[in-house]
Amino acid sequence: MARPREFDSDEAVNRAMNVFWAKGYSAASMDDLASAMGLSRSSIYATFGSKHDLFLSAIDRYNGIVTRDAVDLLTGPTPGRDAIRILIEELIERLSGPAHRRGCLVCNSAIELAPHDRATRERVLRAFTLVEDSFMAAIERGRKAGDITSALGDRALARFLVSNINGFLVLAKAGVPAESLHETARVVLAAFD
Amino acid sequence: MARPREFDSDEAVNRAMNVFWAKGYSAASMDDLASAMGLSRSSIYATFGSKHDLFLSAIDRYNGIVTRDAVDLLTGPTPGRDAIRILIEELIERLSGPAHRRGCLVCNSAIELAPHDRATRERVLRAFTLVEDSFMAAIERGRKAGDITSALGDRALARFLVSNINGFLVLAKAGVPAESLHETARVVLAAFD
DNA sequence: ACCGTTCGGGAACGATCAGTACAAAAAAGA
DNA sequence: TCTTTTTTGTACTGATCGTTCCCGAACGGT
Repeated sequence: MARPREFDSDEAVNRAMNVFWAKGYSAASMDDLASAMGLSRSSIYATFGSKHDLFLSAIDRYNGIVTRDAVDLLTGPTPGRDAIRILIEELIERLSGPAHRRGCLVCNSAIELAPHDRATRERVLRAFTLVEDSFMAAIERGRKAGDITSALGDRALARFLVSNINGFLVLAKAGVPAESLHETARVVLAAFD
Repeated sequence: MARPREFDSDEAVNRAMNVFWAKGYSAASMDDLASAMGLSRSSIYATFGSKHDLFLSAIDRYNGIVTRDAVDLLTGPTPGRDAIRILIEELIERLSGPAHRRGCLVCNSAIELAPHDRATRERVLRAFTLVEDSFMAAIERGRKAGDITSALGDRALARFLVSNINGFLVLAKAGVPAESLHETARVVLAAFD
């Protein structure tokens, strides 16, 4: 055997993920990525393949961390309706926080790449479906506990929530203030009465 | 006097608008724009300034044509609730049509440019506000006619609709089928009962 | 200590980017 | 027809893009 790798591959993907998240795919140059990852170009290409491959790894990582957090909350022990409300409110707060204007890597990629890039589109759709199913789980929990009484179907409500979350992400990126989004969130939650 | 311009400036902006709409700002090269507009680079720069200036002209044109269509429907004679329903359903159909996957230039720009480009952000916010106000007009018409009875505030409902439209645009770009969006639209419209 | 192998930094690749300089071409007024 | 003014196409600029190559450095096994 020979010289072992000097850097942590997982940590490198995390850093690449943050660059793509903040700048988008096209606007993130290999220079940006290399300096953020603390690696030279050759190490990146040897380890991850191409820029596009690295991007796909970054999306997978995002789904494993950020999307996963949402799934955990929605499928966890928190009462269904509370879980949905907390998720939305924390999302809005995060969008107004210090790392604001990054939005969501999945949503950003849906707009920038999904129409022209199949691999990205599949990952985006998978993330949407995963979140939709998690909303379903929370809604069903809420039904059983009696705090969700809407006459609308569970699947329709879950898809409705996914749509609204993406709406929030777009509006926040354009600079719509958090209070306005919270006001909209109240309308969204009213659909569950 | 001297040699007159050989091309129609308005038509040239329309063509540039379609390029930016389909490909986004970064991915649209001056070569793409020049060939779509049927002009040489020098004519473009002499007439419109820079690529960025041309993009702003394209957004303004978009707001004058596409956004304007929505505003006209919402503020016109069509009963309030019908206008809202028709707008959403036609949007979904258009997103599934032949020029699908382009989405909406304003929404696309909100994601790609708004966070880093003030001039774009202002135009995006202006468009959102304009549509929001048009929804307000339609909601008030619906209130008077009695076909909108929701206990929620008019402003909140209008913002809720803007959010959902953007959600639809993101989902459609990712390839979510029209039937799924129609199902979600029914949930959205249920908020007005 | 030496060999075999892998890694990593930097220089360089060709291609493409937005933008510009310039001169030929064309039209309006004389 | 000649002058003047503007347009337009082409060639070019320097910079930056993603990617590759190469070589010295670093390490594991013997």
